[in-house]
Amino acid sequence: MTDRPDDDVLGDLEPTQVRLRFAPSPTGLLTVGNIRTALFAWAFARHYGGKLVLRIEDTDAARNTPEALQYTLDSLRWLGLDWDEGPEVGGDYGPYLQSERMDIYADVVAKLLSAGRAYHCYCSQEELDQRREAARTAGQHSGYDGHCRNLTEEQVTAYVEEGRRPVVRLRMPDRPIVFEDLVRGEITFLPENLGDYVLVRANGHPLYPLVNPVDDALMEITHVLRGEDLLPSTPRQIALYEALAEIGVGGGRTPRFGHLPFVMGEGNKKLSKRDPGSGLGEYMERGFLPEGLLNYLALLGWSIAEDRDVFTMAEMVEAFDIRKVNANAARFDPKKCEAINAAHMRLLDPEEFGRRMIPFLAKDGMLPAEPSDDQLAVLRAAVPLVQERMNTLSESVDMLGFLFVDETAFTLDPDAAGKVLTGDAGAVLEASVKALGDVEWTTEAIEAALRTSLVDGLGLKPKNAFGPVRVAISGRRVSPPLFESLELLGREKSLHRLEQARSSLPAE
RNA sequence: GCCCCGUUGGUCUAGUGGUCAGGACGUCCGGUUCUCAUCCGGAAGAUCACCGGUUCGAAUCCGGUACGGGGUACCA
Repeated sequence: MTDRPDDDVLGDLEPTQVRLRFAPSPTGLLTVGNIRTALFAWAFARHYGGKLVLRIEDTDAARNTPEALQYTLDSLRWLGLDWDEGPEVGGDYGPYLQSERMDIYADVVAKLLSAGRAYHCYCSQEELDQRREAARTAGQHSGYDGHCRNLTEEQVTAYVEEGRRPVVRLRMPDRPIVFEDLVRGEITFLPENLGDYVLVRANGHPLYPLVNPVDDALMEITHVLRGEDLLPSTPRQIALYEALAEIGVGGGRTPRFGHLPFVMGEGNKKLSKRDPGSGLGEYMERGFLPEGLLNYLALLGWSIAEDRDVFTMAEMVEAFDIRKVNANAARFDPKKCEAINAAHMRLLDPEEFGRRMIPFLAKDGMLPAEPSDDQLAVLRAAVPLVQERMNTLSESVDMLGFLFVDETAFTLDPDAAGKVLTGDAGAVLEASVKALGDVEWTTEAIEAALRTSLVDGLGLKPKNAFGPVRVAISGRRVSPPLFESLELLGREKSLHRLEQARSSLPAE
């Protein structure tokens, strides 16, 4: 028992008893920061063979929409971060939408109140502000001063008659609260800095500091991984867990916490949903692979080994250890994110690589959503040509569009044409047409014919010889390997484009 | 103001008393080459925030300072 290496993480739990939750508020799109939190919670749960619960914190009705919820679920599915309990999958601890749990909160608050662990506070906003300001200038902490902790019947009656509507506050214990953070170690808060805080608004609306621990307790969550912004409120939540245990709500266990560092953007601020590059949608549209994005995000605060940074999610699950997570904030580096993604692109099975390009080519009208067998054959043949020269899937449009585009819609990039189709390009194209006219249409034969004609015949350097041909048939200065491209394009289209390009050149 | 967290090359990190402080991204140079990539080779880049202490010995332990971040709500 005592020699289990993970005792400081698991305590008396068996690994499979571990229950984590990811609790997004569906106010919009998932950000890379949210995703990193979800990833670590997921990896933690999967590592121990425990459960991951998805709970939706949608108590703020004004900011939540069904669409945003659906988008959140779809996003997690796309990423491959699956959950064992929650929306769309059910579970024994539901409902998993906080908006459907309001009666539960009301019931818990009533119990807290009657047990004396919470009390009504009738202070007005102005009174609070005034006293807070006074405490502050006196160099004291600025939390609630406990004014209404022990009101008499008469005082309460008086307040009620004044028409005051009370909030509900938790009675904080008068002792230090110490806990062992899974990523930061022991953290201590002194009681003088922990004022009684509000659980329920005067209008009856339950607040986050109430519903979050109540749900964690009821759902028997054993480990909480969340952003470091919640660290300062942790002692207050711990006090609530203890109160809940006392009144018999939930499993009676206070979860262990791990506060993850922020993912920072430019400058020194937390990457927010308003920052470009922060939203998952951008990465999906740009054609990042879920495994690539996740791999990069994992690197922000965690590492699998000293000399390794490309790995699969299966490997991450195997190796993940919350104790090895860094406590310091990390800056999101778009370049490295793309580089890690590119590494995963090259690791992909070619068949799979081809499949994943289809939606991107289809989006730009290069291919139908369900390509024909012929189109699939071309795509399959093109994969080896482009797999190692793409960083994201969306680049497939620029890279392969020329193979699929309708002949009438094919155009030359003006910049490429202007720079390459000049001078003796006309002669090069003319010679190319002649050389390819009746050659066997294979990569080898095409290359031989063009080398003989352009390099040997016209005495051009390969670079100058093939440049015009490349622009003529692909429309771009950068393309997959030329001879293979010609073969894939086919004799008819190739010759047609070469002639078109030649005739577009001004007469000498 | 008060409380909490953090600080290793430009960036992400390895590292828990003895290492030439390792790797990756990025950058630069070179090779391969039909473009672009890939791949291969090489280079530059770190007083381990600062000051003091403990120690034969400190990036690693202790204290302080500075700087950065977060919290301090009837937001989440």
